[in-house]
Amino acid sequence: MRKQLNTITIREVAKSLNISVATVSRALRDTYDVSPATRKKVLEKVHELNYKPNYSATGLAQGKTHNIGIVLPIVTNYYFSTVITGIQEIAYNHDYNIILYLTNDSPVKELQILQDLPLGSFDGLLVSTSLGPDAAGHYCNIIDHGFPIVFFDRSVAGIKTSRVLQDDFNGGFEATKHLILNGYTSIAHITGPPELTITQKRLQGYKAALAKYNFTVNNDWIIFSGFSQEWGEKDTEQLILGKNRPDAIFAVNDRKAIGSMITLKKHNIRVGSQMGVVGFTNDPIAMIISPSLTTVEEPAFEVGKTSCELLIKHLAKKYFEPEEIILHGKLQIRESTKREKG
Amino acid sequence: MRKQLNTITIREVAKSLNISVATVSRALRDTYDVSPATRKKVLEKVHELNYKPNYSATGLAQGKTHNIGIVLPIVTNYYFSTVITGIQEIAYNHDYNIILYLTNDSPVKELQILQDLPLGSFDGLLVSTSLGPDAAGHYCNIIDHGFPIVFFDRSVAGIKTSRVLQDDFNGGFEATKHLILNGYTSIAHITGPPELTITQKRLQGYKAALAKYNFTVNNDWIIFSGFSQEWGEKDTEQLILGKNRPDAIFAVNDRKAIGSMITLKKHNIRVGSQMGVVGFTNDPIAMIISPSLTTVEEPAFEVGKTSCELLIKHLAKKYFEPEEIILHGKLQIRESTKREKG
DNA sequence: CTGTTAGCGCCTTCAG
DNA sequence: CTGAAGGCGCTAACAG
Repeated sequence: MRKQLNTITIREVAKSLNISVATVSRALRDTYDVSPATRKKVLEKVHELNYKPNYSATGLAQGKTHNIGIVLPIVTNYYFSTVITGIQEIAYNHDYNIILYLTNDSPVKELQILQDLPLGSFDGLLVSTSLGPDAAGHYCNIIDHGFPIVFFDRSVAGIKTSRVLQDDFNGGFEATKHLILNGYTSIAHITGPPELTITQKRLQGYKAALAKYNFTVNNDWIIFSGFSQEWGEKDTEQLILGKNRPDAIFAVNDRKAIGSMITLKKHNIRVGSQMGVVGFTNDPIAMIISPSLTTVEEPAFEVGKTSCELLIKHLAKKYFEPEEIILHGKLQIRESTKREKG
Repeated sequence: MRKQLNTITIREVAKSLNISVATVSRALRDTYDVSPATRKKVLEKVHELNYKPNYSATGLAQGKTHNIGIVLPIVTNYYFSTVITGIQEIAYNHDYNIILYLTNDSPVKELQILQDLPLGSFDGLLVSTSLGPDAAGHYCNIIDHGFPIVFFDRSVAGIKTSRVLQDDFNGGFEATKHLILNGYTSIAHITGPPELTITQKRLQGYKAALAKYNFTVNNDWIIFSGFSQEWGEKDTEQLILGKNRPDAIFAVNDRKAIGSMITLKKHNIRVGSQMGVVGFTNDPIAMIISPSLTTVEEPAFEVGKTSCELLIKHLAKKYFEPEEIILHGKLQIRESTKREKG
């Protein structure tokens, strides 16, 4: 029952102006008719008293919490932290608070969070999922109640809702094509869990590029695992110890690509000349690491901004028409895919 | 006026059990006397109906919002994103929501955020500041009203409040001492804005180590600027183009140290043998970059957990007794401070 | 254009 | 141990 002394309410403002709280309330929003004179008085007084609205109260009164929940795997990487920065910027400018829930890339944790989520405390949700399509129902329940969700980056397939995605198919295609055109002939793909859309799309792009240039798909060269650097290391270990060693690796993201490079170095396999490596994200580390990493850029900041804008747009209406927005990135060509020593 | 159909309230629960809402409310918290039988009934019904409390309502009723505000410079680096992960974990386990405000490391933006902050919407604040001591007043106002703030990492000096810090002095001391013991004789320090405590403490450690080993402080070798990699590059440029080039650089953080290394490489100065480099943080990139970076570890995750725990402890009481907690990290010795070619 | 009134969902005295 | 009633700060009809 802590009470801030700082508890200037609308009533204080009204009293000191000898008007009703309703008038103050109206003056503060510009939805109703208030005389310009009183509005001016109110605004000045509000400023003078340093009045701040109590979101719990407005939330109760108008069923609008000013809160946007964000459910995402982790924040400790370039991609997601940049997305959040984009989200935060838009949210802040629109007087929304963003509330973070981290699933730690664990489906179990994500389900638990969804289960516990006090939906009444949010106006909408921004989510990047770790769940496969079999878990679609959990999100459907929420959406069917008219609660707006915008998925970003990693979405659940088969749900009628809004999404902001990268062009994963095309990214996978371009990455693989680039390797082929640079003369690599046996290209492996180390990727994420098979049930995720993002995994599937990038894989499809990879396969499409192989097909286009008349390479056959070798399933031993496609490894599904997790998204972390450690998995990148393990997957690469498996590839180079296998009987049929590829000469290039397309990793589903930069973290795994970095893991690859670390393992390759450990085995004295020269990145680029002996083994091409391509990542996905364009994490700044791609430029710092040596050799520098060729990678498909992802417009992380834009993804954040766009998804938040879309959600806020939905929030303004009673019912929302799902939209799907696909943002494009460009292949950044660097040293890790140079066959000749530069 | 969007209303979730999912609007199971305490009243629904009460009605379907033929008891009063007051009883349900009491059963849900264990503060009042309720018969074990009714409590059990209530809990079961709550589960069955999937009732979730409305934080706006509880917030209004008990002046407790379940929200913790976090004000910090950026999230797009290892340190802060890891701190947030720590904070989130504790907050989640205690049913607190965390709400992010990013200052972008800009004092102007931070002041604006503080100014606009709807304090009534938070139970407490976790902050890592970009402001110098002259801005202490802004935080004092808040704290004097009994509003609990815990500073982490970067605190404002001269305020009576809680802090969770790293041992910056000692870190600076150990880093510099390590360089000296490895035979470097002219050690520069590239650091942050001079008005920040974190800058001052690390600088003091640096100076103390120099003094202890009878080196004189050369002010040309101390450069104050920003915390980013770009500043690291610029500062290093300035150092190596100066008339009196040092043979080692202690950077206030890893990002600047990386910037240093990039500039050194560009100028064909060998990191380690020709120029020692030490960072501060132990960003994972320190192990990935080549040569690997010697750095003072910061217990980022612990800092996050500890500050959140401390804040929640404060929240439980009516008045809080400020506490200062200092966490320790260890120097991680790697290649960037090896004089001889390894 | 402005005041009065009721109520959002929940908590907390106060009776019983 | 439980129910009734008032109120947290604000908004939204409804009068006037």
